[in-house]
Amino acid sequence: MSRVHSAVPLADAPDLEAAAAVVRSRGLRLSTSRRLVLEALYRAEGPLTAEQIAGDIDIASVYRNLDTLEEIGLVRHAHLGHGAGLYTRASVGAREYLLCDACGAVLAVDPERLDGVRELLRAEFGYEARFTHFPIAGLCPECMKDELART
Amino acid sequence: MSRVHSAVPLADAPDLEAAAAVVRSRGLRLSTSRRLVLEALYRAEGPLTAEQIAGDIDIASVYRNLDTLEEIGLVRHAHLGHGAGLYTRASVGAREYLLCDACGAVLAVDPERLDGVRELLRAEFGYEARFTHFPIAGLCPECMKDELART
DNA sequence: TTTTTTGCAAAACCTTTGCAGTTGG
DNA sequence: CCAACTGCAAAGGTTTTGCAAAAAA
Repeated sequence: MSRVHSAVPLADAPDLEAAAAVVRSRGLRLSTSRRLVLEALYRAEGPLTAEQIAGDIDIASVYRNLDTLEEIGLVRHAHLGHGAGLYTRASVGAREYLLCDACGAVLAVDPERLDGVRELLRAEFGYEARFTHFPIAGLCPECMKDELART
Repeated sequence: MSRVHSAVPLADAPDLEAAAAVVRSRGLRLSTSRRLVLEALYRAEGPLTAEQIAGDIDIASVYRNLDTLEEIGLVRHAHLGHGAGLYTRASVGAREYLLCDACGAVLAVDPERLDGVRELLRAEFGYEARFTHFPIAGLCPECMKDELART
């Protein structure tokens, strides 16, 4: 079981080639399935589940590869809601998430926009909050309205 | 699958008797296992997993009872970290949680102490944040220090 | 060749569900 | 009596693990 926090320095790999180079520079092999996992992540618009990444590759290999790739700073993952984890290439840049408990909508935001919140939490509790792995949960504006209307 | 948010009004049941009364007032039966689940929750210092509550009762009945009891406002649950859900009697009052991703420590705080954070999030995103069900994730002060020391 | 990585199968883990039988009111 | 509730057993969904075979370097 890997640590939740990426104390892992982000590997700078803007494209597939660069990612492949990082893999090899770590003494790891660029196996077929490793390459396919990377290809899926670099092709994707948004975050993917292990299952979506899998294709013909065995799901166990996918998980093992995602773990490895996360350890070397090429991949990140988040848990939004109750379902499967979601994976992205690290080079898209960090995002933090707000999840609506009622409708499931996910808002991905630039970490800067949560610096105020982070500062408040640091001052009050000494905690350094990160919403990259687990989201901020709550009600989105629409569901908030519905909630109020139902009263 | 129940909604994540307790739109459920809290039943005021400071002790077991009161809880039993609430159960009956809803036309539900106070079966042996229902009573044992309530006893476990009213005896407990902190939150419990379904397994901890179970004892001799079948785990399926425990989950079914926890669901029912949550629906009538006697129970709450939260998901802290990756493991099993944690259940408490609702009458202990709402708590919000901060979880340390590194050491797993959980800080349970009075909701008031997060009102500033909530306000900021409401202003910036229109989200009404609640950390009762899913915690604020991050690094606790100690692990933050360790993190910095390792550099 | 040697070490890493794979596929397969199985298991772990948490939770839910179907069903026939029991029990509370 | 009869609806509510139970235990049991099985399954669901996600992730991990053991192991012998395959493949990368």
